[in-house]
Amino acid sequence: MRLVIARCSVDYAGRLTAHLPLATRLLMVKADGCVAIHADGGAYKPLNWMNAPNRLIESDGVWTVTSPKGETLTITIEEVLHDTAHDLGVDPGLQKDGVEAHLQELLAANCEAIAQGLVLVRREFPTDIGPVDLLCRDADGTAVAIEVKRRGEIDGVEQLTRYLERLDRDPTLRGVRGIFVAQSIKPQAKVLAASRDIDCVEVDYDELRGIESNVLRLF
Amino acid sequence: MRLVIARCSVDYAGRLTAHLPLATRLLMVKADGCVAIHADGGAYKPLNWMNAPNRLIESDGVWTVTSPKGETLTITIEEVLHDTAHDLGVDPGLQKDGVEAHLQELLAANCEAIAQGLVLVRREFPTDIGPVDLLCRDADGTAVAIEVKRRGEIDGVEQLTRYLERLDRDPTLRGVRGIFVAQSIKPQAKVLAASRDIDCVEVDYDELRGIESNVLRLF
DNA sequence: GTGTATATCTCGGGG
DNA sequence: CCCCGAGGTATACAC
Repeated sequence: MRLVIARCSVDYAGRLTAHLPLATRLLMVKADGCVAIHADGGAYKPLNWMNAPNRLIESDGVWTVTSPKGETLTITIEEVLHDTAHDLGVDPGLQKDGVEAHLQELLAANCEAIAQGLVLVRREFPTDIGPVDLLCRDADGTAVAIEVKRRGEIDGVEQLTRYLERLDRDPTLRGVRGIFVAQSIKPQAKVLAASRDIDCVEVDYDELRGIESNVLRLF
Repeated sequence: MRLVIARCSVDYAGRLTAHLPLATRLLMVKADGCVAIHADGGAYKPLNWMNAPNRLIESDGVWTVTSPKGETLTITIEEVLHDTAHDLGVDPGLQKDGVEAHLQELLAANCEAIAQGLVLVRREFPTDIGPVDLLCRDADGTAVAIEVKRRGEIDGVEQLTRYLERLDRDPTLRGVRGIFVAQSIKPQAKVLAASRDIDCVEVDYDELRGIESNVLRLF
């Protein structure tokens, strides 16, 4: 990884055009060739960047970075204040816990937490436009399609609507109803869900983990 | 901006929990206090990070970063290979051109470029599930809702469909039709739009700017 | 490769 | 402050 602190101006032309006036910034070049230009603030997103793969040509105070898609990043350097390089090696990578997949696992194992009498038929039940998160049957034997999200927004309601439309064409599932499950659901998503007769259920991740560990403790 | 290259392991607990095994990485601390941990690849996104505002406590090879929301980032440092700091000053910021907002402005000023006889009623016309980009009337006085995108994909058609459903409930807008406008529209989006009686129009950004500058030149 | 869904999305605007 | 929409979204995964 090469780290350069320099007074520079930057121009990007590609999916849009953008310009950065002259100022002092960090230029970060990673081992895979990607380039990022950081200011001294503003979270982790750089002001400008170019992903790998690309070609970096450095000549006479001007860096020209070109991507195969025809994007160009031009860095005009007035003054270099710092320039070092370090070999970091390959990173073992990030281990995550608490993303949507885990929420789905917990709910699959504890359907009752969504609605009483619910019994799991299958996780990732396939349709011709993609898999439904959970397919269940309620106490009456009616099919129930469930879309799980960490945060319930309008897109998730659209997604579930598309699945319901497909599932309802299957004679064995006819009359299928939908439940939108998330840790929290936005007002707009609730309005849209209501207008489509989709129920909304908000669940607590930590509480679900509690149920899970209680179940395990019984054995 | 402080740049540290170090062998470290990292733990994050907050919106999810995550762990990074021991390896050599870049630790970047910006003037606003935000912290990012970068590997030597993988585009511009850091492996782990903590936004400002936060509190960073450094003691005995362990950095503890705490946010007001109760998130914690713990960096355990085995060995420091590099540690420098630079004052970058405030960045003048990025100037962008060619985003959706500009396209919408140009189209608002030149509705005729979308369809002959179209007259603008309002930009960002509000509905209870969000604002429609452009509301117009055609030559017959029929209401026309227009969704503008840089790239026309299936999501945009869904969005316009939702608005049309809402607008049609308003007696003064009943019979409203939809037009999906973008610089380019994906085949799938065109198919979906057609099945919902939504017209598709592809426009050229540079050409629109040309019209705009011609209009200005008349004065 | 395109298409689809997720993200500690980030970022900016409006109420 | 939250809600909402856009993004050069990036990233992973299925087809």
